[in-house]
Amino acid sequence: MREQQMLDAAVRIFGQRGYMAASMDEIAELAGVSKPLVYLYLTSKECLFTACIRREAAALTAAVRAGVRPDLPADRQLWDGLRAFFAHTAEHPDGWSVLHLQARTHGEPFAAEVAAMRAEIVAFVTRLVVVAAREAHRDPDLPEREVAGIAEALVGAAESLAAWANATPGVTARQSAATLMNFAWAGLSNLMRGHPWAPPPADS
Amino acid sequence: MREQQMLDAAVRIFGQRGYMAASMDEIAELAGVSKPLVYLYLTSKECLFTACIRREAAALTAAVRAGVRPDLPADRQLWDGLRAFFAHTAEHPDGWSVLHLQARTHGEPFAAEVAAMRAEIVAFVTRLVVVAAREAHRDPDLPEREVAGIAEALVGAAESLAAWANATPGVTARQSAATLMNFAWAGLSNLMRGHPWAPPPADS
Amino acid sequence: MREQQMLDAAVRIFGQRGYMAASMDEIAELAGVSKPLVYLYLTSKECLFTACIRREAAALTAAVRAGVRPDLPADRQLWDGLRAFFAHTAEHPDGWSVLHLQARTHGEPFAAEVAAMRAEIVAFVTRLVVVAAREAHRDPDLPEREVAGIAEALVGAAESLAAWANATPGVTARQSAATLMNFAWAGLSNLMRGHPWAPPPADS
Amino acid sequence: MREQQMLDAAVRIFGQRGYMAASMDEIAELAGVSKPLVYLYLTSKECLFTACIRREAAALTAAVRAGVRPDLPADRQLWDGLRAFFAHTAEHPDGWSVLHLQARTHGEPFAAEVAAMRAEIVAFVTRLVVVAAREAHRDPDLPEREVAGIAEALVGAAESLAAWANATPGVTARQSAATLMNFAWAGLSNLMRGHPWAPPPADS
DNA sequence: TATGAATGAGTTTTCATTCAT
DNA sequence: TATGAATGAAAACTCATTCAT
Repeated sequence: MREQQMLDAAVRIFGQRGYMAASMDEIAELAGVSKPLVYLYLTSKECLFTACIRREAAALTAAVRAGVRPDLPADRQLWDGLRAFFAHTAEHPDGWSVLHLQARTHGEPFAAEVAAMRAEIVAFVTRLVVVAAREAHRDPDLPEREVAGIAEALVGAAESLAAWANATPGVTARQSAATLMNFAWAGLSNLMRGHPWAPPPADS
Repeated sequence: MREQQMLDAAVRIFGQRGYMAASMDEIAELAGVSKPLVYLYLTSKECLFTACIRREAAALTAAVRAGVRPDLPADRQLWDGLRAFFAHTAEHPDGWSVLHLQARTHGEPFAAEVAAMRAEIVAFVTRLVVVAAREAHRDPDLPEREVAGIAEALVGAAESLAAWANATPGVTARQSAATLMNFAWAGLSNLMRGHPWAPPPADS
Repeated sequence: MREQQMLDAAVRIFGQRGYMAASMDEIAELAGVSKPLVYLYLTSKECLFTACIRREAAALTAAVRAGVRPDLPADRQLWDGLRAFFAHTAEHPDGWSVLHLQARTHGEPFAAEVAAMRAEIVAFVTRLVVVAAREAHRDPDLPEREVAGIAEALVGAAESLAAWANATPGVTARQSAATLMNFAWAGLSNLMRGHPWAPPPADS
Repeated sequence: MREQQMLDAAVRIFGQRGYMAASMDEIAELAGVSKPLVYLYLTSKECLFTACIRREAAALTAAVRAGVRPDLPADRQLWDGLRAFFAHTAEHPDGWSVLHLQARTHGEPFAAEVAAMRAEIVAFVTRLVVVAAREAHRDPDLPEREVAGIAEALVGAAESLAAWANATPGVTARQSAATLMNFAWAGLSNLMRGHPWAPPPADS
């Protein structure tokens, strides 16, 4: 459809130039249509950007979802999800730039949009952590906020690794995923087993 | 000095509006001076932004450095550094926005500036990981890229947690640091002990 | 066409205010269009000015060329050319100001543009002088630089007379041309006949 | 005196950059004084420019006057005056640029200033033409406007030659003067002898 | 007398956005 | 449905000019 061409062009331009530096002229030209048509379909620059964010967010979550089989064990689900995530971000650098950099850098309306997607992923990871605890025959007596923080950290680590892998030639999605699993899962399982890291007394 | 007022205002505006959306008019007004004066002291919007990045980067690394005592064990150093990091970013949200979001989103000259600071921090963490391995009586037979990836992930996790903590009321720097230590350090020590997470065979 | 309106306005403003003192605002207003439209058609102030210079130079040379019949004797050609020149500059004082004053006063790119036109005219006059010498059965044993200097002086005299005539009410193109022919042609023919003015000895 | 330094600097900057492109900052810096001092002595940019014009005009007329001895024959006076004129303009290119280009390009107040000087020179030349006619035992039955036009043309030719000589390396003041004398004087004397160039009938 | 510090007003230029067709 | 033509509003930057000392 005509609209998809426009979104393709917009994601490319937004991802490369940034939201503000991107010009509607350039987007229309790259899409091969006239500017008024872009406005007819997508109303305004803000709407167009929002549409880009939504589409790319949907594509990313779909890719991750498609990579995961919910009947497998939690660590395997995490491993599969991470590989799907790293593979997708590597294949769609402009889309990833829109989600990870541009959307968060230009004010509430956009940041909220991407925060929704992020929340979904964090929730998925949180569920995995809880399931893992159950699989380890341990009730998650970790306070909810602690689990949330952990999931947040894990997702943040994944996002950083994605950016790093995109910028470092020769790093594959598989390697990124393995690094993160190594780093994170072992820590998590330690946690599950009741060996948390003990902070020194508060006064220091 | 007058220049500091201007930088204060600029960090605030850049941090909230973003680099491109920030107008020199607004910055000058917030600083309580006239626009030409801003140009007299700071030459151009680019220079002003670069000066902001440098000042905030220096402040952040100084804060972390001041929080760490190099004669203590590696885990204690990491704990102290993280607390200092989370405390500083919580106290200077605009500065953190400039460094973490704005500087990375607006082209090489700025990204390079912040990449230098980040590299310094990643190197610090990498050193801690290696020292930790030594303290655990284990030679770091982890390949160099693996260590780099881990440090990258850890720093990324910290950055994400900082943003999350800034946006989630009631999360203290201490809690963020504890979450991350729990999450990361245990995983690391597992790794040190030679119990990496084993990925499933490649075909799957 | 719309572009012509803009050039008309630009020539008028540039001619009266000067290149630097002319503001794009004023030009757009006089042209009855919005400023962005001027930029759409003519790209920048420099381009606009260059376009003015080219158009006026072309118009002037065309007017002179149209006034001259190459099959007539040299003096008649000069006479006709001068009349055409004075008539055109009198009818287009702003265009003449752009060519004679503004373009030469504002840096190489513009000066070069008008120098090309001037060179064409000087070449035309030079050719007439040589032809006149041949018609007078005299080989032009005048050194080349001498001829060039004479042509230069003649063109300069014409330019000055044009400005003077523009500023002195009641002086017609015909009168200006006659004055210059009287002044110049007689001197030239004297020269041809081998009666140059003899400078006093060098020491004085 | 301090004021002379400032005028020196101003003439240089105005001559090279042009009136509008010249900045008071640059002038003050080149003069080695502070900007407020320039304003103290010379009131405003316009006044400063006017002062430059006046000084350079006075210097040029003084140089020409000093080169001429009123007791010599008219052609000798013209010859001497021209040599002085070409020598002075060659030695003071910035001053000449101010008078010949800048002052005439930036509106009435300045153009009037230089027109006064020019009128003085034209009057001097006109007087020479009249004297020459008398010396040739011929009453100047040339109409006054004709004589004025001739003087105007002669001065214009001189100005053009000066610019040309300044831009053409290797042309000396003496050569320029000789070229112009050859070109003009012979024509003039022809005129005196009652052999004007006869224009073709008006209808053509 | 001399100046460091400061600014109001104006410049060119760009861009999201909309009619008229 | 599609667009060529047009613009209102704003941004970065500069400069002649003036206080306060």
